[in-house]
Amino acid sequence: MGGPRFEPVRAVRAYERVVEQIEEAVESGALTPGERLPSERELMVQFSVGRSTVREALRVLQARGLVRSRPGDPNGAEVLPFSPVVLKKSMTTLARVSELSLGELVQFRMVLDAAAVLLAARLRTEEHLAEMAAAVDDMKAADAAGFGAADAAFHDAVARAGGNKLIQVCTDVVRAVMVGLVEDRLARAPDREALMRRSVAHHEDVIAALRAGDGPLAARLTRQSMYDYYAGHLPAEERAALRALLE
Amino acid sequence: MGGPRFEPVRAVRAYERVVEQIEEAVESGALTPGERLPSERELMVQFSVGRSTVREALRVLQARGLVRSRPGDPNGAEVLPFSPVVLKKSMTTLARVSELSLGELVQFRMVLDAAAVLLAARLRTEEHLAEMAAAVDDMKAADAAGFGAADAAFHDAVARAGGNKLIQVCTDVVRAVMVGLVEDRLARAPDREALMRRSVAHHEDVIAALRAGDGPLAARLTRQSMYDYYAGHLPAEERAALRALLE
DNA sequence: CTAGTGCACTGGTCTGACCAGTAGGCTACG
DNA sequence: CGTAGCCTACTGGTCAGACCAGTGCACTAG
Repeated sequence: MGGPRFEPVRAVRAYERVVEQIEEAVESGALTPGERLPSERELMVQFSVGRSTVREALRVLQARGLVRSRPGDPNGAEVLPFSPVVLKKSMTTLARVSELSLGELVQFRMVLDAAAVLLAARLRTEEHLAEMAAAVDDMKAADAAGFGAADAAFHDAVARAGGNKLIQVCTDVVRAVMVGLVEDRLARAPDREALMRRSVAHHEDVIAALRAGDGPLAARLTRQSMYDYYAGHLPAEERAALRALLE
Repeated sequence: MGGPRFEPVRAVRAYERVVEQIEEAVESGALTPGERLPSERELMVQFSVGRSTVREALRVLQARGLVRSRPGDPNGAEVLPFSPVVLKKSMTTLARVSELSLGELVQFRMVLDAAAVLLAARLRTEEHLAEMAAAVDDMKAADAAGFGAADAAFHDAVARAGGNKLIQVCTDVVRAVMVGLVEDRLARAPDREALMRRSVAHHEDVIAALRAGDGPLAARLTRQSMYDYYAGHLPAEERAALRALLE
């Protein structure tokens, strides 16, 4: 128990070494989005590995959203800018295998969107407010399909105004997951028209509160709006859990 | 604009078809964690593809955290239970390439942990409270290394008590990312001892509030505790953004 | 009955080959 | 001289076959 503490050596596979090096280059900024990797045949020379190893490494990098390759492209794989699709993917998986309930998702957004709006009350600019107003106008004019997109634009503007990129990405991801889970149910809701009108009114109230700089009010409105919109699709006990957030 | 809207056909590669089928089997529950996939040579027969195609598909599934394969294992790849490592990975990438500041991460946790504690005030059981108390005891007794682990255990107990798995996972992930970013800086902090003692005291206050069922108080304490612990490592303007959450 | 050995299989890697597709230069035609 | 079309030299996607080191299990020798 006193000797040197040897760490268990895990067999590190060749393709992992390749992944590490390229990943490091991308995340450190040595490779910027839009740049191209060398071709697979060139990479196998540089790394001194077989092409299958290079290809498996590229598959992993592609699965992580760092790189994209296109057949026939005379340049190599393209370095991508960060996009939350991988986050969305893994969160969708979480939702499916961990059986996340719709209630948990709504609860999560009630928390995060309220926080975003609270921060936005301090940091919002006129441009942000204009974006939100434009999104609400779109919501009024839109059909059922466009409504969700306009709503997403509104909340994205709020999140950007709040200034926290992590909150912005997370709310966006969770909204996408929710849409994937319940869009059909929402579309068939008998009171959909009324819900949409009510939602629009709530959003306008939020804008007014933001303009007035009243963060707590805007946060309350946001939570209430979210609750009203989804409560009808939730079992009673989940509704109760959500009401815990409504003060 | 009136004709049939043809969708652009994306060339779907063979390995993607393999990924889809296996992924569907896992997420639908047809394959449960612990079960084994057939061997690669068996899969290439079942899917009528070459082994490299099978292997690339497995690499993708492995990158998504759904399976794991071990050399020499007479059984095939193992189906894994969901774990947030993939979420952690992509969020770490987000932090690096999007240059998430420490302040944004702290802010995020202030929001989510406060929400968790608010929910926990309603749903906590005696077992949960006992776990939290045990974690705080560990924090008192622990050295610098163990402190973080005990703190994590405390917050995990709170998050579980809150009953929202998504909040639980996200706080856990963000904490891990933060640790990766600032653990060295925290370890070298001159007032580390004092911070730790203060943190312990705050945690005990949170437990008391939870026992009393006072959610709003517990939430305030949580936000304050988080702020006090990290504020010293933040530039002034980020500190100001955090104070916006302290009422 | 146990300790030890071997075998049959696994995943990891490499080589070499072929295909379909792309981009860009080249050619031939207008 | 300009341009339309072809040609070639690449690309990534896929397959086949081979070898290696490692594993688990059945079998065997003690």
